[in-house]
Amino acid sequence: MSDDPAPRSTPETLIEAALHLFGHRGFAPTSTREIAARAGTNVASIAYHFGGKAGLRRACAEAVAERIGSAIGPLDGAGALPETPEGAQALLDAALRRFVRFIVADPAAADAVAFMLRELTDPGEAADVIYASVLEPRHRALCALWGRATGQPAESDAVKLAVFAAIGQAVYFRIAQPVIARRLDWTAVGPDEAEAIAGLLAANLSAMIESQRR
Amino acid sequence: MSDDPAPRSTPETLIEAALHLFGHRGFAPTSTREIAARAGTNVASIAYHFGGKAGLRRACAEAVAERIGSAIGPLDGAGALPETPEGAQALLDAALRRFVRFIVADPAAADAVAFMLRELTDPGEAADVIYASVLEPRHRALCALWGRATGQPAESDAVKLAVFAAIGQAVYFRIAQPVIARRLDWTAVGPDEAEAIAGLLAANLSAMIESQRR
DNA sequence: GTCTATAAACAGATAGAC
DNA sequence: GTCTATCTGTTTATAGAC
Repeated sequence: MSDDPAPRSTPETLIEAALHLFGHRGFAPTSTREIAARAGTNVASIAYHFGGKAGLRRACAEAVAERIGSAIGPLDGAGALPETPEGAQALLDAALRRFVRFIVADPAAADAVAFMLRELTDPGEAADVIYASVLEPRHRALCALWGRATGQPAESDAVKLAVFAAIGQAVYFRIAQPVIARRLDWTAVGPDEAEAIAGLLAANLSAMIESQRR
Repeated sequence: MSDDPAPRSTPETLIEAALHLFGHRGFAPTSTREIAARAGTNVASIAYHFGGKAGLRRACAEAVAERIGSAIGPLDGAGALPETPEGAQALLDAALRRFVRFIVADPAAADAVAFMLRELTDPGEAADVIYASVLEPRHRALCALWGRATGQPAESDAVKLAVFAAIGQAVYFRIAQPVIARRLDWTAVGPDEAEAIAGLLAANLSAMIESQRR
């Protein structure tokens, strides 16, 4: 039963190593030799399993899409939209808090988050995969909740932008983490710091929703 | 009088070209040959004027710090802090609207903004220059205004985070512009779109401030 | 100061043994 | 499926003519 603690296959190990290096340093400046070394294998295995460096990037994007999707949780209110504005607002609040904890401080997801943000910055094939399979459906679900919470049409530009603004706050705390930590004299961003951020953004969320209810 | 429309020096032309390419594609994947070609000069001039590719990056960071600083405008309320919360809030509102227009749609500043955001993502020497000379002083001034507007201590963690959250919304609309444009069916983000974003973020700002006034 | 030509190191991809 | 050794192209930096 306790046979294999971590006997992962070479492709999996390569994706893990590439995710870390691509996310941490970027795609172009990371060499296939570094990736192979980190994965404990040889350079040629990249071409063998993924067809080349670009193929490995694609595989990383797919792995990230899957991982992020399951980490954020199922699509909120996809099936059953709450009937009351208060119910919708409560779901939005929970989703935001979960998202903040995940994106700013989850160590297990750090590599995946870094990779995703880097890919979304300069759009390419990998960004398309992540957008279509994760971002777009989640954003649509959040718009439905937001529309219900504020009484606006779910697919209006105003609602779409408002949801992006709410998400953007959280994403920014990840992207600008070095700057923010420096300004706040934080040595690291752990659970306590994540909770402070989540509390603030949740308060902002309810303030934004309430101001749009008139 | 109308002697020289644009007879800029070779170093200036090189910085201009590098700013565009570094900002648009990133530092590592941009070759010195591309930069020289875009600047209409030769590869060796980069080593001659800046000591190498890394030196050119430093020079870009300094140029960006100067440009962004003057584009955002003078430090708001650095000298005279408004006496009333309403006065401080009005200054914050104006600063945010100016910042949004600048960061999401100003074509003249597009290269500088792209370069800055890219450098801030992975902190290095260039990021330090930009942080110390532009970001930190502006953020401090905004915290003073925020503290006055909400009645909280200006240098408290809560105020610092709140200001970052407000800025973060705007920055996100720039970083995630491809994603957002795709979701909203925008072909480009021009003045009209910038105004829609600025209006939303300004509304969010006042909602956030008011919710913190209790 | 500006250029061409070249050097030295590096990249990704591949051939072929095992 | 995994490895070493090598091929081919490209990178930055530099030497030296003008």
